[in-house]
Amino acid sequence: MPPKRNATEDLSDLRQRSRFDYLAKREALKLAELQKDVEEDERERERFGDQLSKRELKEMDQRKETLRLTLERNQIDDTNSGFFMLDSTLTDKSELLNKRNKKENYKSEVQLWEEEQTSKAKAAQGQRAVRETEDDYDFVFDEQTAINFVSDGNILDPEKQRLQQHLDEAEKRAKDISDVRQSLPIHAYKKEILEAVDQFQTLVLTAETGSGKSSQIPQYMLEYFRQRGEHEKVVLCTQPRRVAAISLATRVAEEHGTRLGNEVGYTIRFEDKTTEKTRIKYLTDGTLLRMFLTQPDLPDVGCVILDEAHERTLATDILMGLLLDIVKFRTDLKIIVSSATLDAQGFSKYWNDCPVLFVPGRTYPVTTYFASQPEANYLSAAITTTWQVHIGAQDSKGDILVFLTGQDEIETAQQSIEETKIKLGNRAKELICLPLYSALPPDEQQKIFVPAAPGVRKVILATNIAETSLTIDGVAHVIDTGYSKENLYSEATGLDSLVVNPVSRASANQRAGRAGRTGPGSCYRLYTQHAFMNDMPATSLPEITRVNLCSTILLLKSIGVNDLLNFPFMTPPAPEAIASSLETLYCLGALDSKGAVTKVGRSLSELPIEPKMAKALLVAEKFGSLSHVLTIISMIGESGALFFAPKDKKLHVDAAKRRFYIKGLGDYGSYLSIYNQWKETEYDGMWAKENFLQAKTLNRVRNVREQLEKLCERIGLTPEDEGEPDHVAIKKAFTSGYFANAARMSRDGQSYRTVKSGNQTVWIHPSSWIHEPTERPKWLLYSELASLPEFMRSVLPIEPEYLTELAPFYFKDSDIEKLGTNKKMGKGPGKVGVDK
DNA sequence: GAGCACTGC
Repeated sequence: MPPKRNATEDLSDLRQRSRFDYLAKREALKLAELQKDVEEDERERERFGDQLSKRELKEMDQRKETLRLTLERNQIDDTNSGFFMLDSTLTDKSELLNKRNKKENYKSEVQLWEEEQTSKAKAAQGQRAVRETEDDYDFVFDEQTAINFVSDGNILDPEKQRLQQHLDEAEKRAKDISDVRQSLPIHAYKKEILEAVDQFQTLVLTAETGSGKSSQIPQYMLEYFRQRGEHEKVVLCTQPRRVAAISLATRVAEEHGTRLGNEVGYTIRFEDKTTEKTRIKYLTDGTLLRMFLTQPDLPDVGCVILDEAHERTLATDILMGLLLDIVKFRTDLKIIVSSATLDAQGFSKYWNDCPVLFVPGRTYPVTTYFASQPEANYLSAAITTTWQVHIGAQDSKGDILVFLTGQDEIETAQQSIEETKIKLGNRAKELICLPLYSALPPDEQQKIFVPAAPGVRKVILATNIAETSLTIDGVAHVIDTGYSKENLYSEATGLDSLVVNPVSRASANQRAGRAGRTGPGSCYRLYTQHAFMNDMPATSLPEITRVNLCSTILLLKSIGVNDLLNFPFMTPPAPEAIASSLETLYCLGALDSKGAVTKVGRSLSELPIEPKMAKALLVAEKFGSLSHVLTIISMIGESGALFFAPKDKKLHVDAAKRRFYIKGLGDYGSYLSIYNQWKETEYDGMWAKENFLQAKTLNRVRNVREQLEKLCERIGLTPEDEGEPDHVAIKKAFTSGYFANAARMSRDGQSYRTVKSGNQTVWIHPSSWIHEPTERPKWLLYSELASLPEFMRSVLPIEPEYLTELAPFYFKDSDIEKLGTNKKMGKGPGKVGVDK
């Protein structure tokens, strides 16, 4: 027996091993996974035997047979070489070698990759292993497996043990489910809730976190309908986020003892796990909104639960307005609005003073501390507090979660903490500092879930992603700076700006609550109690007041809501915002002069993208460039997270970016070239990594593109055979959608002036491919304008004639001429006119 | 020549 070593040693050892070991290990893990699958198959067969289809049974048998053969072959290999290695491993190995030998910095890349696998290994512990099929080199194993492997090279036995343990846990869980369900705080209120539901059509339910409302209420409602003999009624439960819909559906299906997709299912953008048998359906709010296009009266639906309504997402707000109308004639339809306590009265008032039910939650107490005086610099205050908590609470366990506003701040804070750590040396206990924001690649994000070694404390520096989207267990201390970045859209200028703003009291409480998930905790607020009560709003502005409403208005009009001014918005958007959206839709040809939806508008509303993008697609087909424009549009949407650029890799990233430059189409051309090259490598994750592109983003682009292509076909657009992109056709297609986003170079050759939109001075964003002075075109279109300063992102050079040709409602020849000749550049800020 | 929080169809 080799001497027992600790995890850190083993992992560093692991890092240094050759890739051959990894390949062997990967084989072993494939095998282990197969074994696990087969065991799961068997359990599934036992539990759901009668519900399984023939195809599923056949697949299960196939897996079982593959496992048997593999085990047999392993035995032979094992006796010959003392090490199991399959034929496929050898092929993989030579492939990998060929691939790697082409690369210059061959060694460092392998190391990089190995390090990443190690971190993944750590991350996979306690998490269900997810496997990316696109990435051939991607595999997941847990720390336990890794350690055992390094210690004695024997993977099968510990793996078997782990499987057995897994199995035992599952069995125990099944036994516990009914106990757990009954121990949830909400169970005590079941009778009251059902009585209220019976008596009233709508109900506001305020339940604190940990009460079990999202998983239990739909089940109670199903029981309610069953007792009344209404077996066909469906219960819908909306969620603002996809992950929530998936995990809730999975859990409830398990509680219910059915397979996911049978009685309990979920629907999200790219996935529909429901059948005609489904009675409890979790879906994202946006999905339900889109459903109104095809079935506006919600047939078969017995109850709609609007979960997390206090978040006031755009989709939930619109849904409330639509449902408020439906309940008038569908008197059998029950509505349950679930919200945080703070907003309950507002919701009740909106729903005609309906009753409010309160259910307490089950979280641990969190002690909150306020700053005694205002902090001038919240960033340095956050760092100081982190150290105070770490050193002051030496003996107490629990990680620290710090809320900051953005990537930049997080990187600065991380650097400072690392430096102080070195200075302090042994005088403080060990601390690991982990960043967390959404642009961080997924495997980096996973690191935050790895429990720290005994005696080591984790400090997680996070944006507000940790407020609702990601839950980290083991956090006992929250440090709240009281700020976050918010997107503000101004109708007047058409500018989006991302500004640092104080968070609302509701968010602050949500942040504090993150300290009390696994035990009592504390929250250190870096602002005074006075500021909390007086300077911070109770809740943040609902999304509907902050965004461009074009697609929402087109959707409403397509559903048949014509009178927008009398639509029962819980918070009405500014009339100017509605007016300017109507104007844009009219210019796009989506609405006629009476404000009715045109044939074009109907097509545009079918596509889940901004109307101006959809218009570009429509026109692109006429010019025979649909498939290229499809690619570009899918890329624009995700362009923000294409490259992953940590500060120290900046030069490499820039070099990689330059390789994708195509003359003539600006950034759009590079998007095409990136996507097409990735496609040529058969969507290879390794290729993406070599070019500093994020595989996650590219996969999303591919998903979006595929969905859009299908929808295009549904509305009668056929993509052409892909050939070389026709530059003129592409430019014209985009001009007909993005005409309002045109800009012309100023005399200085540096800045630009927007043609309409208030005629402001704008610049090409430095991250653009045509930012270099020599590459700058005279005229261009931008797809996004950010302030301050006003940078145009994603730009496309065009010819000025296209504007008058393709948007005659919007531009007169004189507009263009004026800009071309007059030094003073038009009329200055003013009304964006529509020519009559 | 500078930097983007977070969702969703």
